[in-house]
Amino acid sequence: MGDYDHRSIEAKWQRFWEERRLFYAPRDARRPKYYILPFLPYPSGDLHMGHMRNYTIGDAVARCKRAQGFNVFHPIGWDAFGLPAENAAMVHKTHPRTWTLKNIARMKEQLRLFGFGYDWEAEVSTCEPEYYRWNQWFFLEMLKRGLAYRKKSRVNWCPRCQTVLANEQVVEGCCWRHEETPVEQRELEQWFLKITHYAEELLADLDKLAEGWPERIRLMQRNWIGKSDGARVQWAVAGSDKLITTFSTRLDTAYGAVAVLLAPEHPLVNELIAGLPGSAAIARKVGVLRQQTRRAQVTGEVEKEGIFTGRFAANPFSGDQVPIWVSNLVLMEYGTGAVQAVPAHDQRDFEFAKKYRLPIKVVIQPLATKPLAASAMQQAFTGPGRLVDSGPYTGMPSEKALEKMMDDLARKGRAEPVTLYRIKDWGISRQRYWGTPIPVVYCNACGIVPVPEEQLPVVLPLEVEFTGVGLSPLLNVPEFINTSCPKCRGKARRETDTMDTFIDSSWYFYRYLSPHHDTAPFDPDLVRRWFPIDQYIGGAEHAVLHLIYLRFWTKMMRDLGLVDHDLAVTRLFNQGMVIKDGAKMSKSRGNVVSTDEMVEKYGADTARLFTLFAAPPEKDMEWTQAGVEGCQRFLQRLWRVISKHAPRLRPVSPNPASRPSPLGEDERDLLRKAHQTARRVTTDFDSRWHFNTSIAAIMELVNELYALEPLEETVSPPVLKEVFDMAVLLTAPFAPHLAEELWQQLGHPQSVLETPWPQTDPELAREEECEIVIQVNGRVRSRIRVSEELPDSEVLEQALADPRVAGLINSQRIAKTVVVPKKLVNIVLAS
RNA sequence: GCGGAAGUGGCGGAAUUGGCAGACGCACAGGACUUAGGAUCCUGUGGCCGCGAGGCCGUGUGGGUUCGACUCCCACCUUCCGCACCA
Repeated sequence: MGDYDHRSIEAKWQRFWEERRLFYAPRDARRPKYYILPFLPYPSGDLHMGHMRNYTIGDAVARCKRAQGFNVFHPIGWDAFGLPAENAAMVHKTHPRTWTLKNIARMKEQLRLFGFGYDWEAEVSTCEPEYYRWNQWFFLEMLKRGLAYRKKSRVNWCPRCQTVLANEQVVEGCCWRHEETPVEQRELEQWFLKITHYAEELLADLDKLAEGWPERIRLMQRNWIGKSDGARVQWAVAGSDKLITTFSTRLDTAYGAVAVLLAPEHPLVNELIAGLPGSAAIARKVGVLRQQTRRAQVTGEVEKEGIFTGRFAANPFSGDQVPIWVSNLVLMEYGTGAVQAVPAHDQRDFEFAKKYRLPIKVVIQPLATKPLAASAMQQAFTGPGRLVDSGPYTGMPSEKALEKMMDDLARKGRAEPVTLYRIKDWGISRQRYWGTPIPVVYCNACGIVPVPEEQLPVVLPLEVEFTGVGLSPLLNVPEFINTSCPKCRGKARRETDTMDTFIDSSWYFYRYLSPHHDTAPFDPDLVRRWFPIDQYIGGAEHAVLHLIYLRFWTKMMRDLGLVDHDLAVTRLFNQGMVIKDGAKMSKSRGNVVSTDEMVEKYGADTARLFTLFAAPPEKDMEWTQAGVEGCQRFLQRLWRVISKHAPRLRPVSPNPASRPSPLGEDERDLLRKAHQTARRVTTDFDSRWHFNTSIAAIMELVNELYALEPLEETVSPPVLKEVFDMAVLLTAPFAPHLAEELWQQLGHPQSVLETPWPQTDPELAREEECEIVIQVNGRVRSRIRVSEELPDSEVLEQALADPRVAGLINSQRIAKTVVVPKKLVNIVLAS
C-alpha cells in the first residue's frame, strides 16, 4: 500500500468521470428527475471560498440523490455580462469579451480540479448572442403587452458605475457595488419592467413557499413588496378650486388631523404659495428642503422640518380648516406625496407637532389603559381603541370606524380605497456597454419602434473603444447607432442603453435544458419534464434582487403561455458565509484563502470535507488551517485502514448470505456500527443536511475499525468487506475522488457513481443492550446495562437493587418512580 | 425603533421528540514506536473540592413549569443579520 497521494488520485478520477460522461443527465430518461442548481456565478476570474462552499453542498446532495436512483440534473453556467468586465477592459487594455472568456476558462478549470459533477452539456454563457437574443425577445414580448415601458423619472445614479441602478440595487442609499458611494437622483428616460403588475401575486406566493424557502428570505421579500391598504382622500384648498389628495391607512384618526403636509417636490406647492405675503421666503425654504438628498433625510443627517404655506385645507369629514405645511417628513415617492398630520396617533406627526407647537387632538381612546390627555402625552398612541370627538363616529371601535368612514367618504366621491406597494417597477436601462442591447430604435417620424423579431439578435458590436470617460462606449459606434426605421425605412437611431444583467439571471435555468434551442428561449417539452427546480442553492445576498426577479420572470412567462407553472423553484437553500479571523473572507480585508492553494496542498477531497465538517451548511463557518489538517488526517486514516486490508478482500463478495453464522462479537459490533452510520448519514441527507454530523458519524466508524485492529483476527473477510464498502459509499458524496480510488482497491469494477446508496439493515443496526441511567431525585447516581427487551418493571427492579442506589434510598420512602424505556430511571424520594 | 437568527469547554461544533450536556474534530498533556518526530498509534482532557471513593457547580442573566429543562413559558442582557420617515 502506498501513501494517500491526493494529486494523482484526484487527477485520475476527474479524467475518468469526464471520459465516461458520468454527469450527463439523459434529458428524456424515465427515472424520477432531480434538478439541483447553484446560483449563476459571475466569472470574476477566481473561484473563491464562498463559491466553493456553495458547490460543495450541492455536489454532495447531487451525488447522494444520484446514488438514491434519481436522474440528477446539475448544471452550471456564467453570468457573463456586467460592469467589472468593462472596468477590467479599461485597466488592462483588453476587451470585456476577451477578459470574460479567459475568466470563464480559468474558473472552469478550477471547478474541474474540485471534482464537482456538472453536466457541462448544459453550460450557458449569458454574453453570447445565442443567449441574449432571447433577453431581447422577452423584452419585445413584454413591450407588446405593456409589461415593458419607457418613462422619464427620478432614478438612482451611481457616479462610480456611471449608470442607473434599480431600487433593489441601492443599499442604505449607496450603490450595492460601491458601498461607500451615495447614489444620486437623476431625471432620465428609462425602460421599466412592470414587476408591480405581479406585486399581489408575488406576495401571495410567499405563503406557498413556506415549506421550501427560508423564512428569512420570505420575510425580506414581504417587506420589500410592502403592501399597504389605505385610502386616497381629497382635501379642498380654501379660497381655491384645488384639491390635495392625501394617502392614509388610518382614516379612523381623521378627526385628529391638525394639518396637511406636502412633500417639498409636490406639484401643488408652487401654486399654493404663489402671490402670498412672504412667499419668497417660503419658496426659499422649500428650495432648501428639495435640495436634501433622500439619503440625508432617511439617515437623519438633516432634521425633520417644515414650513407653513399660509394656506388652509378643509377636513373632508368635519370641514375644519387645517393649515397646509410643506415638510421633508413626507416623501414624494410614496403614496400621493401628501398626508394628514395626526399628532395624537402617529409618532412622526407627534414629534412634528411638538416642534412647531401644533395642537394635539386625541380622537382614539385606548380600551385597556387609562384615557389619554393631549397635554400629558409623551408619545403618540397608535393602537386600536374607541373614537372620541369624531362627529357621528364617536363611540365606535376604531376598526369599525375605519370601514364606515371609508364607505361614507367614498360615497361622497371624496375618497377611494387604494392598495399601495413599496415595490416599484424594475428599471432595467444601463448606460453601459457590456450587456444586452435593448432592441428598439428611435425614429424621428415614428418614435419608438421595436426591432422586428426576425431581426434579432441585435448584436452588441465588438469593435468599440474604452476611453474610461463619460458614458457608454456604444455612443461612439456610428455603425451601431445609425440604422433605418423598421417601419418607415427612414433614418433612425438605435437605443444605446443595455439591459440590467439581472435579466440574464432571471431565466437562465430554463435555458440549461436546451442551450442551443433556436426557435424559442427553451424547449417547452423539456421544461415541462424538468420543472420546477427541486433544489436551488446560494447565498442570502440576493434576497430582494435575483430571487424576486426570477419569481417575476416565471409569472411573466406563464402569462406569455411559455410555461404552465407559477413557481420555478420549490426549495431554496441559503448557505452561510465563510469567515476567517472573525470576518467574512474578502480581498479588501486581506483574509482570503486561495482555493487553488487548498487543492494543491491538501486536495479537493480534504477541502470539501472540511467545508462540510466545520459547521452546518446554513450557518457561517470559520476557516482554519488546523481544521483542514484534521480533515486530511481523517482521510489518511480511512485510506490506511482500507488500503491495508483491501488486497485480500478484492475477490470477496460482501453478500449478506456469505456472512459467518453466528457472527463473532467484533463482527456484530462492527456491522451494527456500520449500519447505524449509514442510517445517520442517510437521515442527514434526507432531512436536515447537517453533514457535519454525518462526517462525525463516519469518523466514529473509522475509529471503531482502528480500535478492533488487527481486524484479520476477529473479523471475517465478507463482514469486513461489507463494512468497508459501506464506509466508502457513505464517504463518497464528501470526498468523491478518494472514495472512487478505495472502491477500486476493494475490487469493484464499476464506479461509485454507478453504485446504489447503501441500505440500512435495521436488524443489524439494532442495539441489543442499552445503558440505563439511574437518577435519584433527578441526579445521575448509577448506570446499568440491560437487554433492550427487558420490561419497564424489571428495569425498575434492577435499578432499585443497584447497590449505590439502594444505599442512597436507605430507608426513605419512595414518592414516585419514572421509567423512560431504553433511557433512564428516576427515583424520587419523599422529602 | 421594528422584524429575524443566535448565545453550550481554550476553539469549531454535537445533543432528531422534555430524559446521560460536551459526540466528532482542533488545541493541549502524557505514553508507545523511533537516530529523530511538526509522521503514526494509544491514553487523558468543562470548572472547583478531594490522596481516593466520590461530591459540588455548569449550556448568556434572573424567575417559572416539571420527577427531570441546552430544549417549554415569562422578563432581561449581548451579538450578528435584515428593514427603517412607507403615512
